[in-house]
Amino acid sequence: MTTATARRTPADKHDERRRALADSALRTLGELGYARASLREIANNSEFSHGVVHYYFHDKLELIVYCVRQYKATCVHRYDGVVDSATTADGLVEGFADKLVETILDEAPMHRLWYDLRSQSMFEESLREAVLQIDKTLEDMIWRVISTYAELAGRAPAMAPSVAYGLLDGLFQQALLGHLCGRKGVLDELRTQVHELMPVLLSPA
Amino acid sequence: MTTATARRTPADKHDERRRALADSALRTLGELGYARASLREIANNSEFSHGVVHYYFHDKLELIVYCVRQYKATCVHRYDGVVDSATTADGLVEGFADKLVETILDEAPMHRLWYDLRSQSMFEESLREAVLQIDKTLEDMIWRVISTYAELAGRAPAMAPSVAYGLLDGLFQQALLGHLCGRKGVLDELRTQVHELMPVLLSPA
DNA sequence: GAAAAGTCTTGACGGTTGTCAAGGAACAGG
DNA sequence: CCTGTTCCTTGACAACCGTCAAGACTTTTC
Repeated sequence: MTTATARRTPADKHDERRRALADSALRTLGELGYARASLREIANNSEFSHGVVHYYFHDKLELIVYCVRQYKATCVHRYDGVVDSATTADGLVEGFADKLVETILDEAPMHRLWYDLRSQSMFEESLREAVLQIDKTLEDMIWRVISTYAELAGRAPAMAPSVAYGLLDGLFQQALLGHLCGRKGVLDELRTQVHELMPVLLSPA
Repeated sequence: MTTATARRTPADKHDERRRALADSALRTLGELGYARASLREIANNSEFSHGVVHYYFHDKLELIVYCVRQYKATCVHRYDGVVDSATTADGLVEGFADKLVETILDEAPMHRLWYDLRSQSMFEESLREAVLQIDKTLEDMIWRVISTYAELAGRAPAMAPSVAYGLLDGLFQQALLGHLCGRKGVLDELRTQVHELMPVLLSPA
């Protein structure tokens, strides 16, 4: 009773609840951003009351970091399907670009939350460890695309993983902001930009 | 007396005071970020009291936007000297990369404030107009570098201004975050990254 | 079915925030 | 010197914040 030996609900329920709470929190965090999303507002948009947060999380910051970690864990394999099913270099670029556009359309609030948090980590040191860690997994995700793209094209990548990630992230961020500002055609632009950029990331050989 | 006809202090003093207040505000904004910089804290780190803000600015938001606009106005010509004095393509790249590194070293707080504000504009619609406008001037600034670089190299730019800006901004942001996290060598990496990237921005001709 | 453990709600606390009104200080013109 | 204008400080306001303790409700255990 004190420890855990039951079927599957000794402390798993605890984790399950944390996940559910984090899922609710992610919705309002994506809507309001890190600074303006209060624990009360987060709780209001969920099935819980505002006090329950401190039962499952020690801190507001622990909740936030848990939330973003959880989101990143689900989205870090977004392009795996594209990578695995691609048979030609051009086909991979096509699928990759389409997926980039699709995720801006479908999950813009989550992406702006990520950029919000990363910016905030430039001020708040306690966020940096989680941010750097997540950034690394995103870089790896991108590199999986780039390296198999290079393989399919029979060429070698011309840049380090972090550089490739930095370049694509810049374009992605620009497109996200444009999309949120209601600029028409910004997603199509992103698509063509990616098509132009990808060949440049490989050695000319 | 009602209108302005005196030497230079009818309403100029007003603007002068606004500028001074904004300068003070920029310091604490760069230190704490948009969300955590309260008007009281801003006033504490200045020669004024906290109530004076509403004498010169209608809103906290008006102050912030005024501040960032003022900063952007001074820094948008950062690379003009490099551009004007460059005689070779390689020399221009050298000076440009050095200047990028230098500004991260010297003005990291201002840069993170800018990225903070741009992220915030993804949530707060009232910030978007100013952010998009500043973004455009930065794009123009970068394009002045790229186009004279292309001229000196006797080649044509291979990408639209917004794309070139997006790519470089991605690298810059990455380097800024790394620098703030205390990562050694991240600025040297940025320098070499820029040296690698610049030729790619031009058509192979 | 009683007791114990776990789960969640409610309400309150100290503190901070943006905003603004009231009034003093500095300065102008007469 | 008086008076009106401009400039700035002080203090207060209502609202909101994160946090936590007290207790009610639910579930599990014996």
